[in-house]
Amino acid sequence: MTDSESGVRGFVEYLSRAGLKTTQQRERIVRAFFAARRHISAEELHRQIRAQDPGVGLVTVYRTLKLLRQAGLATERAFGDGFARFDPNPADWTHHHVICNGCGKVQEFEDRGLRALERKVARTLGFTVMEQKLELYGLCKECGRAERSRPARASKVFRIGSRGETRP
Amino acid sequence: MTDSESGVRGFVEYLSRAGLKTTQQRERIVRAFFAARRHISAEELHRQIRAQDPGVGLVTVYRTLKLLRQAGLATERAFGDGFARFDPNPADWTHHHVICNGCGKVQEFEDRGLRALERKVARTLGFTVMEQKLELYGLCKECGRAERSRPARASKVFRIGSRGETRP
DNA sequence: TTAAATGCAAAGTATTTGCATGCGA
DNA sequence: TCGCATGCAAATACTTTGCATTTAA
Repeated sequence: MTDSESGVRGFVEYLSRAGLKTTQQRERIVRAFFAARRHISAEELHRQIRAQDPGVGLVTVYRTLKLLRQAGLATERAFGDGFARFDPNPADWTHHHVICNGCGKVQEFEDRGLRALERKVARTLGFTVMEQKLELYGLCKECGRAERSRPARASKVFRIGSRGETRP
Repeated sequence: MTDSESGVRGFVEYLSRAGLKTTQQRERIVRAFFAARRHISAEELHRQIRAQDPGVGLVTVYRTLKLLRQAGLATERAFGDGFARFDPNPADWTHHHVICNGCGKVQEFEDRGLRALERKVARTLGFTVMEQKLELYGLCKECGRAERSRPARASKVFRIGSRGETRP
C-alpha cells in the first residue's frame, strides 16, 4: 500500500460492494490518509485536510477511519498517550513499533518473522488474523543513558498515561 | 510472577527504594492485582477489592497501577474497547493476545520467539526494552464461520471503537 | 514531625451519537 | 426520489487532578 491511489481505489471498491456511498469528504479523507505520515491521529489528519478544505468535519474523519478499518485497509493503534493513531495496512505485516517511555518517540522497525506466528495461530486456534500489532516499550538510547546517570530514586522520566502531553 | 507474594514483595521493595510509602491500600491493591485474572481493568479490580474492603478508592487503584508500571511489574494494554487492561509482567515475555473483532473474546497464546527480536532491537537501536506487546486481531473460529455464511455486504460483526460495550 | 497518600468531587478529553439537513446513486 | 452521509452540539465514559484530611516513616 505504498501509493495513495491504490488505497483510494480499494476503499471506493469496498464502499460500492457494501452498498455505501462515495462522497467527496470520504475521498478527501482517504486520499489524505494514505498520503500522510504513519501513525497519524484523527485530529492531526483532520487538521491537514482542513488546511486545504474547510468543509470536512472531524466527526466524518472518525467515521471514515472506522470504515477504513472495516475495509481492512487501516489499523488503529494505541500507544498509551491517550489518543488513537492510524496506519495504512501494508500488504505484508513486517512493520512494527518501538515506543520510548521517556520522550514518547516512536520508531519503526522491520521484521518478517511474524508471518509464521500468524499461520501458527490460524492453525492452532482456527483464528482468522486481520490485524497484527507488535510494540516494544522501553527507553531509547538517549533516555536510557540519562536514566543510568541519575540517582537511584523513582524514575521521573517514565511517561505513563500522560494524555496528550507530548504529541509528536 | 506466578505467585502473588513475590509480586507484592517486589513492589514493596520498589517503593522503599524510591522513597515512597507502603500503605494498607497499596498492599491490598497489589495483592488483589497479582491474584486476579489477567488483563483486568482498573474498575474490575476496584470492584473485587471493594467487596472485601470498602476503604479503597478507585482513584488509588489507578494511582497504584501506574506505580506498578513504573516498578516494571505490570503492563497496561488497550484492546480497543475503550478502557485499559492490566497484566502482571511475567519473567519471560511469552504471553501474547488474540482478540476477536466479532465477539470481543480475548485468548492468550505462548510463543518464545520474541526474545530474539527483543535482543535484535536492543542491539540495532540501542533501545532498552521494558514492555512487549504482541496482539493479533481478527475473527475467532465461531465468528469467522458466521461471517463466511453471510451475504457479501458490509461486515456487521466488526466491532470497532465500541467503548465499554462488551465487557468480559 | 512532615512529606507523602488518600478520597471525594470536579475537571479533562478523546470519541461517539442524536437529529435536522444535504447529497450521491 | 430515497436513503445514506454529514456536521453541529451534546452526551459518554475513562482517567486524572485539586484540595483538605489522614497516615506512614
